[in-house]
This record gives sequence, structure tokens and C-alpha cells, in this order.
Amino acid sequence: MTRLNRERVLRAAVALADESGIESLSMRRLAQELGVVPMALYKHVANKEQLLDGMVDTVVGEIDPPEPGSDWRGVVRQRILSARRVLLRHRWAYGVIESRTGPTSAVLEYLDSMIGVFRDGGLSVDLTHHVMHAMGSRLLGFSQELFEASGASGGSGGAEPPDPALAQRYPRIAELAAAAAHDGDSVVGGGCDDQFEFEFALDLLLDGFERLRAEGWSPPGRG
Amino acid sequence: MTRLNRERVLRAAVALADESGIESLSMRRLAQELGVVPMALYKHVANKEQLLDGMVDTVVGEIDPPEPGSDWRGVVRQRILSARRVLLRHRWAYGVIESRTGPTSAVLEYLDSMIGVFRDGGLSVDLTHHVMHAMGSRLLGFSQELFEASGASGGSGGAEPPDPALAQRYPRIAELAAAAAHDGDSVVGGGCDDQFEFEFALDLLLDGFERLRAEGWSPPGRG
DNA sequence: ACCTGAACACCGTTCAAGT
DNA sequence: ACCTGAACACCGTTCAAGT
Repeated sequence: MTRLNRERVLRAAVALADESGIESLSMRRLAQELGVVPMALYKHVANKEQLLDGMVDTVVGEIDPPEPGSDWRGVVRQRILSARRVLLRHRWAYGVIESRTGPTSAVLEYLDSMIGVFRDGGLSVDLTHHVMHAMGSRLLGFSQELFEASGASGGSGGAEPPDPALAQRYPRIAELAAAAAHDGDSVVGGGCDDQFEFEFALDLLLDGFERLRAEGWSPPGRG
Repeated sequence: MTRLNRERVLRAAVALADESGIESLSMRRLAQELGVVPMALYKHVANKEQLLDGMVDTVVGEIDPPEPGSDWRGVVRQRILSARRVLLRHRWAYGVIESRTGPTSAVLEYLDSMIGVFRDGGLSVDLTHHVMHAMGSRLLGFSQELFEASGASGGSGGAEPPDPALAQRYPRIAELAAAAAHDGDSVVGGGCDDQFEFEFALDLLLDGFERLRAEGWSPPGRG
């Protein structure tokens, strides 16, 4: 039973969230996992918020650094897809990062380096600024879909057969779902190729940015 | 003291979340607000999850219907900006909608009608499908920014003066923040014109979709 | 049919005490 | 310096009882 320290606490918290979901991560449960009384944790993290901050830094630190390349779009693309792979390994990270009131230092470092790629690619400070906002959480590989995933027909969740009553109430959704039914059925989400959808939107945005850069975009007048 | 019913429960819940924030919305607190014992609520909503579903439907029902116009982009734009105004009145709705495992019926209705606008605008079923994914939660007016808002310098939150040590650690962020400092200072978020950023990204996406439509985009081969 | 009371199994966190 | 025990003020929800 080695001594507790901040790193052991954070690693155990990440492992617990990975295995049992973020909703199972309580100070009490984490302490139990570490064979310690709940209050022992408070010597190493100030409170639960700071624990979550530390978990975010741990995860964001797993993202590959940018691999320099000729095309700024390629560099951005590769790094965001790396972030996406990391975040898919830690599915709880999505909600936790969004719930932070401010960015942690690892996130700031990540954003700073991403800005550098855009700037080095020739985007102006102003354009880069709006680009960073437009990318939003997609910079970290988040899909920004309306719902986390999977079966959505009636509410009971899971993969149900397509409901003809729902198809009548929502005919446009049904048409899309029918066309998208590569594997499985879905309203919006399940049965779709998440990776394809992610890259479709990502490339659309990057191409749009590149077009604006090439056109010499500048902000609308301030008066 | 009139009889309790589902609608009164939902309206009180929305009002409580609007005023005190979603974190204050507990079954016990809501019951207290209604002058009733906690268990009385369970006759009108099955549990807290269903209460949240009902609140989402209430809010999504406030979005204006689409105003038919000549240009599909204009119709989509106007309706999404209406959704955004609604969601800004109920800031808790963002997190609650994203936390639902499946869409509520009001959301399905909204999505169905949005799909109709794209299809009537001449987008193919396949393109509309990917467009819906690419829009994601932006369809409901969400910004999809990395952090909810405001001061982000070091972690203590609030509007601090720009920290020279941080500027040295994150020089690219500092450069952007300096350029963006219309009113107030910010790392990414505070001091920026949220409405401008939202419309910038929205229009970039809509223009991209229109370009693909005009080019007769079709999905890549399946083999 | 609707509301109540007491209870169960949880939370995060403070405070005073131990070693 | 680090860990513990007991307590406080909360949760959502079940179950049996009241009217």
C-alpha cells in the first residue's frame, strides 16, 4: 500500500471513469477504490472540481503534438483526429471538459499550439480568432452532435426496429434514417458512420477557412 | 392552492432553473417551491429524468416555426437564430438537452421540419443527412464553444486583468485575446461578440452546404 | 386518485482528532 | 505531514400509509 499522491489519485479517477462511467465517480467511491477513507483524498485535490480539472489535463496530455507538414489543413486535421481518438478512449471527457468554467493549463497549451498552426498557415489574427470560435469543441475532436449516440426511436433506448407510427409522425427523419441505414437503424445517430460524419464537417470547415484566407478575408467595418 | 398537474410541475421546474440555475433544481427543492412534499411530484413525472425531458419539450416548443422564404439558407438561418434566442433565455437547456440519451418529441418535430427545409431547398437525401450531422447541436442555436463563457485566465474565474505571465506561456492566445479585446479581456470567450461568432460559423457552414448542393455532391463510393 | 412520512442508500465537505 | 471518524446538510427514490 504505497503512499497516496496527486498523480495516483488522478490516474485512479481516470481509470474509474473509463471503466464505470463518470456518474460512478464520487469522492467516496474513488477513495474506496484506492483503499482509503474519503477524506484522505482532500490532501491531494482541493475538492471534486479540482479533481475533474486534473483528469482533463491527464487526458488532454495524451493528444499527439502537431506533426509539421506542408499544408496547414493537413496538420490541423491530423491533430484533431488524434484528439478525437483520445477522447473516444475517455468518453466521459466530453461532458467534463464542457462543464469546466475555465480551461485547464493542458487545454490552454493545446489551443495555443493550434492557433500557431493557423497563423503559420497564413491566416490573419482576426480570421484565426473567428476560426477558433467556429471550431469550438471540435478542436478537441468532439462531434457536437445533438445526442451522445445510438438508438433514439421512442425513448426506451437501444436498437429497436423502425417504428411505422414514428415514421408517419416524422416522415423526413424516416426518409433520412432509411437512406442512412448502412448498418442498423437510427433516427439521428445510430447506424451512421460517426467517423465519416466527423470528417465531413471538419473538412467542410477547413475548406471554408482556406477559402476565406485565399480571398484575403478581413473583419466587417466596426462603425 | 390548486391541484398539482404535470404542466404546473414543468412550468415551475423551468422557472426554477431559469432563476436559480439547473444545479439548484432538485426534486426536493422543486417540491418545496410548489408547497408540496417531494413524493407528490412522482404522481406527475415518473422520475427526474422524465422531468428534464418535459422541461426540454417546454423550451423547444418556444422556438418559432419556419417562416417560408425564397432562399433555403435564409429560412434555416432565421429559425436557428430564433432557437438561439430561446436557448439564451434558458441557459440551462444546453446541458440538459445534451445529457438526454434520446431526443424528446418536440426535438424530433423540430428536426423533422428542419430536414424539410433542406430537402425543399434542393439538397439530396444523402447531403441533407450529412448536413444534419455537421450542424449538430448548432441546429438548436448552441454555440458549441469549448467553455460556457467568460473570464478564463488562471482558474479563479471572473474578469481579471490580462496576466503577463500567462501571455508569455501562451503567446498565441495572448495575441488573439489582444486583437479581440473589443470590450474586456479574454482568453477564448469573454470579451468576444458571441452573436457575431455564432453567425460567422453558421454562415460558413450554410455557404459550404449550398456550394456542395450546387456542385451536385454525392456520397463517396461504398466499395 | 392524489398526497404524506419515514426510511434507505447515497452525495461533497467541514472539523477535530489521531499518528 | 498525512490519514481517520463522526457529523452536517444535502440527494433521488421506494414503500406503506393516510385521506
